[in-house]
Amino acid sequence: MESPFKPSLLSPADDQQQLVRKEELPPEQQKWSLDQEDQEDQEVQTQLLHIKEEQEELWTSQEGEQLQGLEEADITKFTFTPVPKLFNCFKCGQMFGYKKTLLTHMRAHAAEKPFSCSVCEKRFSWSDSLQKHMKIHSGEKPFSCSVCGKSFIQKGNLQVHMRTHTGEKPYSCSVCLKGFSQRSHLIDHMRCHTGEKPFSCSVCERQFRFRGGVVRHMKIHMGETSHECHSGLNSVESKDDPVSDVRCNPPDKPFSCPECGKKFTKSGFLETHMRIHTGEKPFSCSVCGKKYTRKGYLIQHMAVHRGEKRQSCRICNKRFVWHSGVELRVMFHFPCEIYCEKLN
DNA sequence: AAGGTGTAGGGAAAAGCCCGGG
DNA sequence: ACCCGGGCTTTTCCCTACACCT
Ligand SMILES: [Zn+2]
Ligand SMILES: [Zn+2]
Ligand SMILES: [Zn+2]
Ligand SMILES: [Zn+2]
Ligand SMILES: [Zn+2]
Repeated sequence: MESPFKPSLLSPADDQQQLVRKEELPPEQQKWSLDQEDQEDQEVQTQLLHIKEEQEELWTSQEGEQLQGLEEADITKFTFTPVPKLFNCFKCGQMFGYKKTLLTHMRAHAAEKPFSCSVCEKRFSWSDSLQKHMKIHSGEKPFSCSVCGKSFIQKGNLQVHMRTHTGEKPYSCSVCLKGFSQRSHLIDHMRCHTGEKPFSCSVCERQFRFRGGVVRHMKIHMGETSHECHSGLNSVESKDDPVSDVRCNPPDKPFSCPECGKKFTKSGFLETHMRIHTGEKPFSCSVCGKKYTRKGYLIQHMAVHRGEKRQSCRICNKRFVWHSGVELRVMFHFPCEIYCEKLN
């Protein structure tokens, strides 16, 4: 059962902080990032792009790399009324319903990341991005906090940081009124209330809860479908009672930290907490030696050495917290579950 | 009581991108 | 691609606290 209410990011209340500053969200705003798996070594071959005026051709295959990861059971078949015109970026495969939108998008990779770092060879689409990047190498951090002295490379990041001192929480949930200091945190939060579908297909406007839902969905616009998916796992997403979780009456917390006074319900929590003060990191990686305060972090870290750079579902790109070392294949299946549910 | 496991909340780094001025 | 800088937004990641279960 779906929840009776439909929380929305855009609250009708006038005093609500505006999440969207401009009048409308252009379709390309919800772009789904292709294959962020290997941004580093993704060597994008430079080709000149020439968008012919009035070019309205459908895409010619080439779906191979960007849809990598969808190979097996997880593609769902269903028919859908075709959308008349597709404007397709031949660079990244993203599709648009209007030529204008595509042209706007094209600016993003006009001449394929022309700026490259002389130190690490990383490439950037924008000169300003490179400028900022260079500060990483130079160590320059021009913006420092007047309260705690912490320094930042980017001014905007300092501004966000300041909210931790001021307590400013410009983004608040229209359902529970909880405030958030960062917009993305509110967006994350909303999904825990219920059925938000913030990602929409740029071609047909169909909406999806996860970014990856759009990725998969795009296959139908390419005339490519495949078989259905069933599996017996319960949807992790279905929280039976999404709102009941508002934290009220805190439990007794007999264990308090001698350093900072923070209180905890269990001695084990205090013990873990104390590592913050002592700097103790008992869990170290046998491969690279990196140390962690908690076992879960180490487990999470080990994925890097298994060659799994991305710690999120390759179908939906949802990031998974796998402190607890859940098996990859389990995680990779759960979004499929949701997806299949949605379809019928 | 203790410890494992999964999730929400929050602090950031880095990059994307728009815009206005020279 | 004019080039640069300011500024805001987005993406991604990391860590902490805690509820729930065994
Ligand atoms: Zn599946
Ligand atoms: Zn593109
Ligand atoms: Zn570099
Ligand atoms: Zn500070
Ligand atoms: Zn809420």
